[in-house]
Amino acid sequence: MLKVKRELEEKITDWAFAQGVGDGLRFTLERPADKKHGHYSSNLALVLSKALAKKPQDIAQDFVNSFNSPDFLEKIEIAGPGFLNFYLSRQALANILKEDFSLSSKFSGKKVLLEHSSPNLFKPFHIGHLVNNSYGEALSRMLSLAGASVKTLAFPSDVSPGIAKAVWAIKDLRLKDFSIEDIGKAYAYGSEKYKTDTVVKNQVDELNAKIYNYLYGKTEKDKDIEIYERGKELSLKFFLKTLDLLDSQIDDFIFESEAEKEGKKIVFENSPGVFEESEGAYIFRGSKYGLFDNVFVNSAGFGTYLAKDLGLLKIKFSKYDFDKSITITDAEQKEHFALLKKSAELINKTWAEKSDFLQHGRMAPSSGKFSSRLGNVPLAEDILSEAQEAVEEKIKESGKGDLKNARYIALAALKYGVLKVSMGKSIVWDKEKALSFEGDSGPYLQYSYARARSVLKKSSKEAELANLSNFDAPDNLLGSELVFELLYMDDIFEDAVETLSPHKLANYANKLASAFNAFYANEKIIASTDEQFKLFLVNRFANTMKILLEAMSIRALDEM
RNA sequence: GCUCCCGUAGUUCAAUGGAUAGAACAAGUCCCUCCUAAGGAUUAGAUGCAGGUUCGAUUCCUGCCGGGAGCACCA
Repeated sequence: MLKVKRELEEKITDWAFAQGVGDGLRFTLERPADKKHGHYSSNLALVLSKALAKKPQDIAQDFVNSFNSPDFLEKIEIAGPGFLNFYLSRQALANILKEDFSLSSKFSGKKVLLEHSSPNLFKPFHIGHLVNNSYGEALSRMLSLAGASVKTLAFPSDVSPGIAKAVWAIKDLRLKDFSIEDIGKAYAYGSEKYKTDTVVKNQVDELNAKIYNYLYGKTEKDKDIEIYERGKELSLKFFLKTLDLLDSQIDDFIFESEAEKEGKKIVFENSPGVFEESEGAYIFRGSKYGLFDNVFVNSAGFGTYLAKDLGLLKIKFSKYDFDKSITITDAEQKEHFALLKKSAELINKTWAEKSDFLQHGRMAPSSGKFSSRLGNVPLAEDILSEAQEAVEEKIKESGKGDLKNARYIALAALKYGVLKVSMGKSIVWDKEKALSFEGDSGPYLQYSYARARSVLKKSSKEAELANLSNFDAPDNLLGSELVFELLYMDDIFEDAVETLSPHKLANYANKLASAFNAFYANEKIIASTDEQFKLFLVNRFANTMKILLEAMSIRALDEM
């Protein structure tokens, strides 16, 4: 009911201006926590108290007396310290419930470039990537539903000392026809050797340089490069397979090796100036801006992560046309991107202005932390298959449900588990919780949706619902929790998209499902009094939930 | 050490400076001859500590305590 809200906001503002309140007017018009407080509630009178030098209660009374109340309002009440509670009329409620969703936001019609799920080739896709992908995919779908044109991008790391370690190890272990699993083991082995053996360290460093040179076309292909290329190809294939498994899609790739070239060029072009030479490396003095100094091009002449990201920024702006570029990464990289953005701003202001770097929390066990050094990082595919097995077991036990849905239910549990937490906060990985499918969970949403679909199917009146003309709703149903929740879809959606907060959708979806399930338990629907209106509500719920699930990249299942 | 982020029921999470701090899991008690019990109903349980700003603070400010991250050639 976004339209109603906008109109009401305008009218209230007009009223306030008529009282002689100037520009600094700031009041809220929001959904009250309790539906007893009306459909919208405003703190206008409390806010104006000082400026008008009157008691909030008196201002509220003035408001009620002189407000030019629009048709859609039934009444306005004054409550508590001076809140204005607005109640919509029956007709207005009916209209809102019948309207199509207006999933608009400030991103409607805008072009967005969304970077997420960037893999480190030669390294496994682990739990952290799962978090990144869940947020990234959800944001991509939310923005698309809100009418933005979204292009998703991943930035695979295809050149780094870490990769050289893996290639060195594959060679050292004489692994022929190696698999993706072999690469994972080789990387661990190479990393260990690199730390303890200086001969190995030198060999790996040389190999790293060789890979760079090869990518620049300065070196011919040899046995090492063949290993590198095969590993890169296997890693990429594995990544694509994983994306597919996660029901996620990336439209385009830009590789670090490409970005490194561009980045280095930018650094040299701006040295001295933005960058300066120090101890054989090219650095950015972030400390001048309250940040920290760090290396963009190292003394061996290779661009670091910072130069690579700077190069990526340039490539983005020359290759694509967009209004906003959004990059989603781990919270660990917060300072890195602050530094990057500052340096970018000094080179090209629009680069910084049009780019947002969002961080999500890290996934951590309930005590300690995940680290590849400790070897306790759960892999994405293991988590998924474990979750899937748990679902399959449940389906077999109950004897109900289709096994082919198991994967989607498992995914729903994992994705929702991530999405319900607001993005900045670190997330605790609790296997028990992640594999439980009750209560505030993804499968609970899917289940509620399936129930609604099932009722609609059995009623065999689905077709009539689209043109429900006789909107004869009894008061108890019109005032129900379910109706109350259904009204706010547009409001919540707009807020979630504009603040790039998938968790707001997740929380709303849970409240909505909970209201539906209570309704379902209390009301007989088919062959009951008010059957038509009840079916209408069930249908409205199903349509709303379907969009919410889609926005979170969770499959809406007709049966489960 | 410096900088930044976070501390809400036993646990995992909500709450643009607003009304009685909401859920879920775990614990207790009910509800399947009825549209899917992956459900519903119900009991008990929380803002780290100390100040400050405000008509009003979980939210903003200061200090302390506790946890995490970043801080020069990894990404």
